[in-house]
Amino acid sequence: MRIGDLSRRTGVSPRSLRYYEEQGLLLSTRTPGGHREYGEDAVERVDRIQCLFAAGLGSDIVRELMPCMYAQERGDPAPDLLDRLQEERTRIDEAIRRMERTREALDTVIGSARS
Amino acid sequence: MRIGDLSRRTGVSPRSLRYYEEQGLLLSTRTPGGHREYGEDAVERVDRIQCLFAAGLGSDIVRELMPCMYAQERGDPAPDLLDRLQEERTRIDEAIRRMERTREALDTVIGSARS
DNA sequence: GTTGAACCTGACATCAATGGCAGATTCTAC
DNA sequence: GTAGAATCTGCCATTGATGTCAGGTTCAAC
Repeated sequence: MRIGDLSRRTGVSPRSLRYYEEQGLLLSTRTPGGHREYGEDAVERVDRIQCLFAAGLGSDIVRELMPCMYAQERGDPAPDLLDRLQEERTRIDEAIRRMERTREALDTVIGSARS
Repeated sequence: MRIGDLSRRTGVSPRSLRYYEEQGLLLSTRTPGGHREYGEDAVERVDRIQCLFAAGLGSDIVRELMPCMYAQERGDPAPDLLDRLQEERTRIDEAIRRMERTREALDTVIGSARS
């Protein structure tokens, strides 16, 4: 599948897909002419990348993390990566709680106006 | 209370507190010499602002929203603000779900390494 | 008053993902 | 082979909250 197809199927711009590759997050083979070619699994990978970005992780940690999320790639997380993942997990946890409280606050405002 | 005290009590830098004021999110009185003076309620306001920022809301909407979160200020949300709040609520909802899934994925990686 | 800490304004830098453009090349279908 | 769509690389811009620095003023305590 070419970059345009992957873009349509993931909702992620070609520009970003190239950026993911540049950052070492997403691989592609190339046609003889140099165009990127993706396998079916790329769709899921892109989705994962987006989720991790949305959770506030940066390219660096995503790059190390991705191989660990696919059994066949057998990336065992290095010990210091594990530490950082723990930190991120804690941060995400707190972010979720914060957003839940914020959502409640929004609901209060929205609800009080519906009267 | 002065800006340094507010900064220490909220964990938000003086730079950001001034930015909040510049954006119309946080009021202050001034001493005769021009130094900012805050009331006790500023602590909670700053915390709210931080939560809203953390949830992905921007200055513009926070500015309109803040008055609606304090009963005594009797800001009734304008109808079109209400629409945007609904959108934000939906977005936050999805963001939370996404982060929960991401958290699970992290747990899987972390857990599988603890073996 | 004097001194040192705290504060003021204003300007410029940063970060990270993404957008956009230009000019050149490749692919696909006829 | 040719036309038009898609893709390539490379570069610069954007966004929005925050960091940082400089030069000057105010505050609080002695």
